[in-house]
Amino acid sequence: MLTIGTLAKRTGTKVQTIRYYETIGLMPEPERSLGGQRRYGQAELDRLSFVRHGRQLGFSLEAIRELLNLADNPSQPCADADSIAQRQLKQVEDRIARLQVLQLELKRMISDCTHHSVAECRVLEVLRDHSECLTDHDQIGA
Amino acid sequence: MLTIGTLAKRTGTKVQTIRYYETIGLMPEPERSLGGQRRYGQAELDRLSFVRHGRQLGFSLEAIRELLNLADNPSQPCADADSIAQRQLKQVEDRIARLQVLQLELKRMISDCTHHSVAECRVLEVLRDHSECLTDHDQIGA
DNA sequence: GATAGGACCTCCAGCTGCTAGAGGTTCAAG
DNA sequence: CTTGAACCTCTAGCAGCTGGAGGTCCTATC
Repeated sequence: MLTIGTLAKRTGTKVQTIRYYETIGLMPEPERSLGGQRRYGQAELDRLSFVRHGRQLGFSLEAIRELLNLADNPSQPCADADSIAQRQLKQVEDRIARLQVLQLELKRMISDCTHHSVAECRVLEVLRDHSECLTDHDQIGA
Repeated sequence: MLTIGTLAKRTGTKVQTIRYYETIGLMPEPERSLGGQRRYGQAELDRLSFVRHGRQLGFSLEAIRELLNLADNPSQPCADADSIAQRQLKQVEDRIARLQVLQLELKRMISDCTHHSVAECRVLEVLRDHSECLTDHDQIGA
């Protein structure tokens, strides 16, 4: 029987986060000690590892919830799991593409900076003047 | 004199977002019409464009706040602006690197999937088994 | 058996960067 | 003068946690 602290250490999760996963129903309500403290077993350790690994791969908690449902019903076709992963891959690729544009623009900004005074600073100039924008990365966010 | 709606359209910002920027002190409190509606001028349009452009480049609102302060004091050396941009570039490059690892792992996951049943699905298997992890992308998040 | 102090408990607030809705007012065109 | 779009304030919510307050439990050592 593992305490929540041990579970946290083993999975690289914060204690609070585990309790948070419980409140949103991603982790089950575990057994309790006589004094009311949470006690976990192997199943919970596995489940939490799955969740954490999914998060590291950038899956949303909702996507992970779906994947956990699939994992709980192993006789179904795996096309669903596949399509969740595909969706995720596409998002990752989009993000990479957008970040690469930013990278280029930031580099250009920095290398052009004359290092004299703010008045002639390329960094601020580029931000001021939208027309110098390289491309159409017009969405903001993740 | 521009209404908030016009300002919103011109900068590709939502009206609510402009008001939000005002509450957090990123945009100034503008003049008002007799009836109490916000009226903006060129200065505010420029400032908001600066903010939006910064956001598109992935700067946090805090970083943008710093950059705006710099822009307001143009006689200072621009090293500060430069270092903010450098910091941003580094973050962008880190994110790209981590996303590329994920991309690889997701691709591997998907291509290995036998498409039979969930029981033999690589996608779920990979998530279950942390040891198959390629690398040390052990932080979560943007 | 007592005690110390670390780990646990619940509950609530806050973070970033918005976004949406309710319920009401103002503005400008016809 | 009416209509209806655009504006106003205020509040609450999203993801995905994180931190703190104030209190209880557990276990190792004396």
